[in-house]
Amino acid sequence: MLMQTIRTNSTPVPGRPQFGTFETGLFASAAELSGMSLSYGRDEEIYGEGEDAEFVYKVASGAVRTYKLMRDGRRQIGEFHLAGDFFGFDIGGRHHLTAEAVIDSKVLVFKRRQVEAVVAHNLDAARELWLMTANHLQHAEDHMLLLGRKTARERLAAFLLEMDARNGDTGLIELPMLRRDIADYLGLTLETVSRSFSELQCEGVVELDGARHVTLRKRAMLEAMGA
Amino acid sequence: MLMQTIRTNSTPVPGRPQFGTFETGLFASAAELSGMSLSYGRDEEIYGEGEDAEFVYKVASGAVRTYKLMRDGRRQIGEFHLAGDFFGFDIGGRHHLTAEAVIDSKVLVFKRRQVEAVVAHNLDAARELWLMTANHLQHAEDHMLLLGRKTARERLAAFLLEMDARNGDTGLIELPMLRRDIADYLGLTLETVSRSFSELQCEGVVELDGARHVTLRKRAMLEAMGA
DNA sequence: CGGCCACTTGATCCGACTCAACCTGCGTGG
DNA sequence: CCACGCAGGTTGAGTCGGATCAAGTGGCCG
Repeated sequence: MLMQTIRTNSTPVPGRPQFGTFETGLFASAAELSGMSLSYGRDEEIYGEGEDAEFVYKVASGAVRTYKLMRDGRRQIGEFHLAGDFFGFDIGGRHHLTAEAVIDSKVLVFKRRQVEAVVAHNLDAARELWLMTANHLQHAEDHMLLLGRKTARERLAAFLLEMDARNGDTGLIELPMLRRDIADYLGLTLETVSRSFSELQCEGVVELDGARHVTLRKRAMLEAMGA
Repeated sequence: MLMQTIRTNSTPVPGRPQFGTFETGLFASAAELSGMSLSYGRDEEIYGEGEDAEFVYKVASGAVRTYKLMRDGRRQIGEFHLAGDFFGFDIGGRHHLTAEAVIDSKVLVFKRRQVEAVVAHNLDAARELWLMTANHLQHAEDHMLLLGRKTARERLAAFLLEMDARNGDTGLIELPMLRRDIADYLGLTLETVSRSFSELQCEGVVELDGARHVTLRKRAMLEAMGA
């Protein structure tokens, strides 16, 4: 299940497996945990909704989207996972979303059973795990407000601020994902995302240098829209 | 805007505080935890977004909504909490949503510090807490798909199935909340909710007996829409 | 240089929102 | 016990934001 979609444009199992750990802070008390590093090509599936959750993951480099799909193809991306983020901690031993690499990515893979074993006897690790899940929940709560109640411009503004915040609030954003991904994250169509980008640029709120590189020019205006 | 609706027809602090516990299953290993029972009248606030999270709660009877509010009044209800549900476990010591009684409700209140103390030395309790949060996250993931990608009819269908599932899949639903609450939960307007109810009724999918009592007539049809 | 994929832009459409009128059931007081 | 008031709900007419359908454009890679 993990490897079924291995594509020829990637190296799912690198020649020399590298090892990583749950490092500083997260599961620091569980240094015995180590994971193999795997590579996934763009759009390659890491795991699918409904599959056995044998592993949990940490993004080493690149970007991962987790989403739900409807039978007719409608897709809702729940979260983007960037370098340093964990994902795949679903309950009940089954994944409830599908995970795919947005761009070529390296991911650390940990045996779920090992993680559970650690959490089952290590209070600090258990707390870390809870905090991680609680943070995802908080993100989801904010995102529900966005999806249920915000306009297209407000959604894009919030998205740009979120991406910027993840990059240290530099005002310089390099988007790893395509318009379609942004659209499926924000509950819009790609055309509407594109139009909203154009609008913000016309108003001098952001500056686009190609489709992927964004510079925030009027952060206050974005923040006024986002909330 | 938030407080304006506090009404005088309620008894926030009852004359004789009762005591309850985290009972069977949940925090079973932490029998020392006990909470005072409080009563809240309809639309009464239990806690506000941004407030110190001094307590955590369990619904004894009634129904509670937790929601986020925008400055201009747009509201997104994240979840309805019914009898037996816990709520208010926000991280960082602050509540990230507002909680209000949907109807007159009784709620068990627990000191957050006590809960944290238990969780900090009891692995079973820690696991329970994580599971609880992970379940909320799973609900939020489903709800993001609904809010981002589903039509009005599909949203209402999913809502009715969710409410029915909470009542043991009897097909008989007594809704505690008003159209406005349903709308703010589903990311719609109350008019659209009302219209969708009427449509489903015309098609014989549901039967309405007053606005609050719903009987599911064609569950398969609802399920086909909901997913 | 050619081709394609991603993106942008334009024209039209449609589902849900808005605004407004009208029901309906229930509690209350005369 | 009835009439009134009103909160909540339904229904209708018209509007609008974002979706859809359809060209075009741009940039990158081969």
